[in-house]
Amino acid sequence: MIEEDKQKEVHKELRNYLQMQGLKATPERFAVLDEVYSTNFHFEADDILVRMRKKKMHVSRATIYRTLELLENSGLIRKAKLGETKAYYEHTYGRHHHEHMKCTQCGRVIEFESEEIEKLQDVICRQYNFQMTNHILHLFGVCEDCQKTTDGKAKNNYTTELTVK
Amino acid sequence: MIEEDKQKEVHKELRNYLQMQGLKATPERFAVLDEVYSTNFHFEADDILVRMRKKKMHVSRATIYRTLELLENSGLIRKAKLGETKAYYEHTYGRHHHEHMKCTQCGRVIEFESEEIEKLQDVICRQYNFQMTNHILHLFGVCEDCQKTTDGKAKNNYTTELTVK
DNA sequence: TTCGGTGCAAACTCTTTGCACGACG
DNA sequence: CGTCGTGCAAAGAGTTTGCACCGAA
Repeated sequence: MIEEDKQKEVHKELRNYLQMQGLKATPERFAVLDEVYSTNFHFEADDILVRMRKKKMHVSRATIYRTLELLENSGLIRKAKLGETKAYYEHTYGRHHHEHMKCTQCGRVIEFESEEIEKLQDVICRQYNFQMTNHILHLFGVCEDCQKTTDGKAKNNYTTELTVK
Repeated sequence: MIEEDKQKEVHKELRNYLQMQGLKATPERFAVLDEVYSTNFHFEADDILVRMRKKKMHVSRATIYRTLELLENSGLIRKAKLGETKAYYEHTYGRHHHEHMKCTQCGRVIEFESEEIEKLQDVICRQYNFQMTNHILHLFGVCEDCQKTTDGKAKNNYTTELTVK
């Protein structure tokens, strides 16, 4: 469950953004926002739908897609494709930018940060006079656990959601 | 047009791979390979289809998708999504690994290399005992040209194919 | 001769859109 | 009350798949 003060902060940010853009503050938008911020995991559009359905909250799939786009524009979430067709998201409030390491065997996603890499990116952008707004770094390979097993596949199949800090 | 000696080399690589895997060497597979290696640009599955149709070569869309997957497994091409839904590919033979900088205004893609970043990635992988097989680094932002124009959009609309070294 | 490969069309998955109705400002 | 947002269902885009036929080994 999302902590109350964080929820308030995030609501305020969205409210400001909507006002600034002349958009309406609808219950659906805040409901999606709350759901997005209820975990620290990566999620996809459909996860939000499923989680909301479980709580008997009715927001259509279309609205979820539209709201996720809005939240991305507002900077409250970030899109991060992990090589698949689907889009993955993660929220940004109170989190550093981080990179992803994905195990191609078990699907596990490990997050890591690297100031040094970020600095080097800035240097490169200056060289090309490129105004960077976002970046994605994904490393693909085989995780520690999967290397240990005989068939090269860890027992725990993480699919997509586990995030290790 | 693809240089003859390079073409021979690449054919040999594919032939070896097919033999090793017990797969068949079909004309379709080599035709797709040649098309893939006929430019140094990023391309998507449909580009290959269109280019082959222009040359009156008949390979079905299904076979192109299946062959691209095969070529990826063989290591002759690399998949590199640039934030969109579609998959982009680029061939690898005789090219260093490089990263991408994508302009969100005009779609231009700039390639760059950074040994320092690659070294840092290796360090991180060692820390996590992660066996990296591939990586993708994409920087998103506004390119030099687009920053100059009043509407923030360069005249030349590159869509997806131009690659600058 | 025998599987694996191909072409075709249909199916699938994820995402976007048109339209009529509803509700925020 | 006007307009923007929503829900629904249908359309789109990209990719995958089932099946019958074909051809490399």
